[in-house]
Amino acid sequence: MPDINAEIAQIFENMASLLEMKGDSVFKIRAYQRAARTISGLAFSIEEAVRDGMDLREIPGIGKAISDKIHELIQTGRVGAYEELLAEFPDGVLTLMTIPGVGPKTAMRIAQELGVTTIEGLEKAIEEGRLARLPRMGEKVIENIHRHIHSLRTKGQRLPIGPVLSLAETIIAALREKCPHIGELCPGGSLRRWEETIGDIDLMGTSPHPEEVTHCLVSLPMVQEVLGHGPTKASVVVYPGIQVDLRVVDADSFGALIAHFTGSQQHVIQLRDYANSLGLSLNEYGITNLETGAVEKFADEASFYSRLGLQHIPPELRLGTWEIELAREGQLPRLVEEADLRGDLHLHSLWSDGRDSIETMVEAVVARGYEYMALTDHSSGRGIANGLSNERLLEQIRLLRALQSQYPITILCGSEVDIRADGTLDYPDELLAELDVVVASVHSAMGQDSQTMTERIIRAMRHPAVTIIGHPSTRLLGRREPVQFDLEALLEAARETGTAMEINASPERLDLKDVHAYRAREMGVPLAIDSDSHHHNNVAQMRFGVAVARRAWCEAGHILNTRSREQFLAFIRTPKPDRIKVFDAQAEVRASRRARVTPVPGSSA
DNA sequence: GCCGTTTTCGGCCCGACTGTTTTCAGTCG
Repeated sequence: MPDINAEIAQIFENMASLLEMKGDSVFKIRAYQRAARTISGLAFSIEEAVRDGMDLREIPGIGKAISDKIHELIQTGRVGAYEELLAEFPDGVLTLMTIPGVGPKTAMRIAQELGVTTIEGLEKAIEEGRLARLPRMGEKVIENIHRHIHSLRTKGQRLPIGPVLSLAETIIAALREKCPHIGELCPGGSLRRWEETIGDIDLMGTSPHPEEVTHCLVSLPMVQEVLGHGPTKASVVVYPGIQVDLRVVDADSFGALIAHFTGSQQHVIQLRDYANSLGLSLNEYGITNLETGAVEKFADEASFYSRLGLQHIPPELRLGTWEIELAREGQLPRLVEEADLRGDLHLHSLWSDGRDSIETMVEAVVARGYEYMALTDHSSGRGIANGLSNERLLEQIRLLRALQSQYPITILCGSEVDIRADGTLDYPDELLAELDVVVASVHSAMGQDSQTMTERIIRAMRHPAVTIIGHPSTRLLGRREPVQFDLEALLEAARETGTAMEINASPERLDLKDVHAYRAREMGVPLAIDSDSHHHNNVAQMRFGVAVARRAWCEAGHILNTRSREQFLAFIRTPKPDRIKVFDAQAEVRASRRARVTPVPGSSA
């Protein structure tokens, strides 16, 4: 989610909380919450959309009043109505609500009746016994609040998807081993939507003996704490402090269950609104006919959506924006899939900082069924990564040309070349001209200001040898912040020079990230999904990169390495300014802005 | 505050769980 969207969403979420404290209309409160959550799910920057002249009322849940407030925020940096509302309450009352289990009502009572508006103050009030004097504040409630204050301090934030997915897969394997009766068992929630960070693991399963499965979960050795344990549902905390929620139903309800627990809250609410308009009511067990009371069950998700007259909506798109509208019209894009990829353009070997020989890496790529690959060891400037000197690069090129005859795949000579601080490249031009594929990446001087960094990367794009900009933001999820740059300027330059932008599939990077890739797609910039493998096992990382592209509403046509070998060779053999024409001509799907501007029926386009 | 293939007024998603209650409010997803 773009930062400005997060800011806007937070303001509306806060307004909803404050209105709830005031006892305002629940429907007004819901409207603000709905707007906040829809904005959180948008893949594009609201600020940019406003600059482009978009009418925000095209966004479901945003009408005149909320649209006006967004314009006010963008123009003045403030929202008057929010500030007036804030002024009616003690400072800091909203911070109490960051404690799980403390909602608007509780926060208000604590602030009003105890004069406490900080978490530290609340902790003190608990220890001094003042909280216990409030009505409906029993021992258990207070104990819960106290525990959650403690866990706020010790528990981590959301974790990057890579390790969480591995953990989920480990848990699934362990459950399957212990419980032979399990039928379906898979992740739901943000994990199934491939969000880049995950708050907790939702698992959905089927079994003729559900209680057996929930029992297996709570008795796994990795479980640190059991939060709840019933016959069809269990919640536990596993190492390293991540919550796992498991729901198990009969096989014939699985479609409704997984549909219910995959979409964002906003998606699910919209789905139910829509179902109501058809005279139907949805829950996690099936679809109820409101007139007759008859319940239909669905063993799989496709038949569930189909019963509602909808295309099957890919999990990555279930964020409550336009996906239901488009599914109704049969207009959902056919998102890129792993099977569409024909090549991997960013791989390392033992020659630089990879862990496997060139042969092992080639074989791993061959096993993926690809038609071409580029070996891209580091350039000389990466001393720490054992970067290749000019001589070693020439030697590697000779070796690769010789190896070619032994493999059924086109092996392209490449390099991941450092973009130096001034935007020049790390090899002389005549050496770069020998290469088929150049991935140019920033690995140093990451603290440059936005203008310097933007000019630096654009200078690299203007080099005739540069094919792809590697991991453009250089971020490491949860460990290193992205560099500063002007995304619009970079994407314009990429389009103008015919340079591809990488979606680096390493789960540590996911770079470009989804919203940046979304904008790149809109602007017609070629995107390359690369594994950036340093080990033969890493070639399987592609699934993370494909997920980023899917979250960016990309179809195969938007992705450079879905091109056939012949098409890709035609692309790289065309001199750069004209490459973009080749890319466009090869695209089965022209870059479109449909995902953003598709109007709801009846409104003007 | 938003919204409309009955509607510009009169509706507005659904269920589980918890703890504190003698019938339900608050919170969560």
